[in-house]
Amino acid sequence: MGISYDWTREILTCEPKYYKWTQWIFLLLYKRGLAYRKPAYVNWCPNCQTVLANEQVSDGRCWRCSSVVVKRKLTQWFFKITAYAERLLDDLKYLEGKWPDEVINLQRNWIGKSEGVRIVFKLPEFDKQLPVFTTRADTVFGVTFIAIAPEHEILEGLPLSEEVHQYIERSLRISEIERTSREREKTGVFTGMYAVHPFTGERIPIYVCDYVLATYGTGIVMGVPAHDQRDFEFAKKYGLPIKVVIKPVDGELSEPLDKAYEEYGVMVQSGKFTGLTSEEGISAVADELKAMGLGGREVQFHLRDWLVSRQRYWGAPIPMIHCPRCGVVPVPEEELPVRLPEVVDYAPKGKSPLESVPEFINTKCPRCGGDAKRDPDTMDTFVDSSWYQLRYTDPHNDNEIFDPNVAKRWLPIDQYIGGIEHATGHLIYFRFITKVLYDAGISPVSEPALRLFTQGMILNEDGKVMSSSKGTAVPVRPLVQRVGADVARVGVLFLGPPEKEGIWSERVVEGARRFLDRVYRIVTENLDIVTKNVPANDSILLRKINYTIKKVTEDIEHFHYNTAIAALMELVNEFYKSKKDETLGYGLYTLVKLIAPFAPYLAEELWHRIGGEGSVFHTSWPQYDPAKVYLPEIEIPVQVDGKLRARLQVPFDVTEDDIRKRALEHPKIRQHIMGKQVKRIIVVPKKLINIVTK
RNA sequence: GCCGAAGUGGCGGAACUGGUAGACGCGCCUGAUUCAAAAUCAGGUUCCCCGUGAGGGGAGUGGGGGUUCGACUCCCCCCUUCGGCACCA
Repeated sequence: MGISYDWTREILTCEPKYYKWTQWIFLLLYKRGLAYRKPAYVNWCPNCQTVLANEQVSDGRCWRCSSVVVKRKLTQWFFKITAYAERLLDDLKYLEGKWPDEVINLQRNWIGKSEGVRIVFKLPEFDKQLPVFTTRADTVFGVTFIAIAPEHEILEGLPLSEEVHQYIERSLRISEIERTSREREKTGVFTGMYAVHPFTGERIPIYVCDYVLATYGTGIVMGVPAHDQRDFEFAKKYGLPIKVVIKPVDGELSEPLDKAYEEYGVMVQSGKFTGLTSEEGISAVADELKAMGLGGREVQFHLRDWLVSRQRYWGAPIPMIHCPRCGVVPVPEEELPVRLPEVVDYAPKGKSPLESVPEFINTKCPRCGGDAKRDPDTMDTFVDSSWYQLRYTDPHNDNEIFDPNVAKRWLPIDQYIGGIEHATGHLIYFRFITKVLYDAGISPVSEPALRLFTQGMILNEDGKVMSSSKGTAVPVRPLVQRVGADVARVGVLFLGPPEKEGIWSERVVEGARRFLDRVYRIVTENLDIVTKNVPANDSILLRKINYTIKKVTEDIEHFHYNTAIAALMELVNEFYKSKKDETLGYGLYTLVKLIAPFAPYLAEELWHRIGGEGSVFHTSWPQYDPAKVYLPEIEIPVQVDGKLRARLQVPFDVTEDDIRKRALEHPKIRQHIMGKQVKRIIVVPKKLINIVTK
């Protein structure tokens, strides 16, 4: 397709000389308390036989193979991206207007900041506390039950009946899709225990409920059936009381409720808070809780920590050693890279392939020197690509991750291009790791890319995503062999705006081919007049040439390739109508340069045919005379009462009075305003004139 | 449910901060060239009505309102399609 890369800067993230530094970054995060290991219920793809990060599960399915993801309790490595949630959100302000709004929006939603209140319910018999997070602290007097997520670790320290154990087990077995399906009835089981309400001292029954997420907030929720639809449904099913504590500002609620009243209102039956509005109540309750030492204001994010362990062979080994005496010990920096062994059997078996390679897994503890084992997992490959922009600045440096002076010159990335599908995955990781490296004084910038452009996908003729494995792709090689790279390029670019998806059609090939043929013919048939000299005299054609230079230059800057090509087509159409003079000669010379980004092979060929030296890509881009861009005579539409009635040919610099006079004298206009009274005349310079009658 | 984007000829799509809607291309129609065809070249092509014709009139950017001399563009309501999130308390 004629794509130019600087191959001298090629990097391969799977080579030890690259992943050495990926491991180095892992150790850096570990040192900074941003890499940690914890047992958790994690996303497990049964087909890929590996765990997945939150961002890599969509609709409960694996991003790679679309299998339904299940939960597994495993001890895994996480990057504490949530510690950067606030900054990742805040710094989006530096990207506004430079990144697509859509991407900024997606990130904002994904990070999902939510301001609320932490409320602690005590469990005195067991000397435990049940903290909950709520955005509606004003409804705290309406709590009639407490709901704990089935996988919550606090349950492990509580005496649970057989029934509760069975319920928990059942909840964990069903898939995420099933469990979070809206249609499914909420279920739960009473634990037989009660918590103490912080304000009323009432005994509140504790349930384990599968509609509570363990990974959000505290994993425990206060149930307020009157003011939360989910709690309402649950209370109905289990016969729990529904206690109204908020009423509309200007009215009453008719009880019994048939659904939860979720709007803001005024607090009722709420002790000393009664009479406050919801807004007032939320902050009053928060203040009071803080004073009591039972909670206070809190911020929660939807963003979860980034699970980076993978049970795959491909990826950088996690540079950690498990020692029976010293625990988890980082591999000393000077021992990096921890190399992947040559493994015969890559097939996923539910545990890391590295685990069954004794010469890899068995090692010595760097601290005590005794027998120890390496971490068998590899890192998510998204870790590799979250810092590659830094390595590209200095790709062959064997002594350090990169030369900071060199990186300073290159970064941030002026223009980053990628698909929208990376909005909440790579593009968040990428920003996160860059910030961590910035904080550590390593990256010269805290935002990796100043401008982002997200290109749309080209769909096949059925409007489907192209997939070579499914055989629904239009293979590039045969296409290029048949029509040539230039035609293929112009065809795709002319399809439509590149940020939107486009449907591939054989038809676009026809237009592109015809256009490039016309370019070739007009240039080669007029080789004798081609000149690089700007003609001394002015002409309409010269202005058209200048206009096209301006248009194409600006369009390229804004990724409007389709309209840039359209402008070139117009120019070529003009050339075919022109007489063969030095202006055309200059136009053809200019055309060869303007067409080069779109049809590089043709441009290079024509450049030599017109006697150019070296490569057209080493010449300067055409310049235009701003004084000779617009036509000396322009057409001005004349409207009567907003309806187009005539067109006037006037000089470009016509005065307002003159144009007014000419319009009123025009026979067709006189016909239309005959018998009417002219109320106003609106003249928009160089645009139009509108005569308003009574 | 929440957040976001988009609806323009037969088709892909143009239209800058409100100012000639349909650039450019595909397709189609007519003509030239040709023994014929392909290719190429020239012209036409939003829809409806009147006119043999030059031409004239009307409607029109998903639907309905509004602001304005003037709306594809701005505001309100609705419909449809697509994308993201989705029991986030």
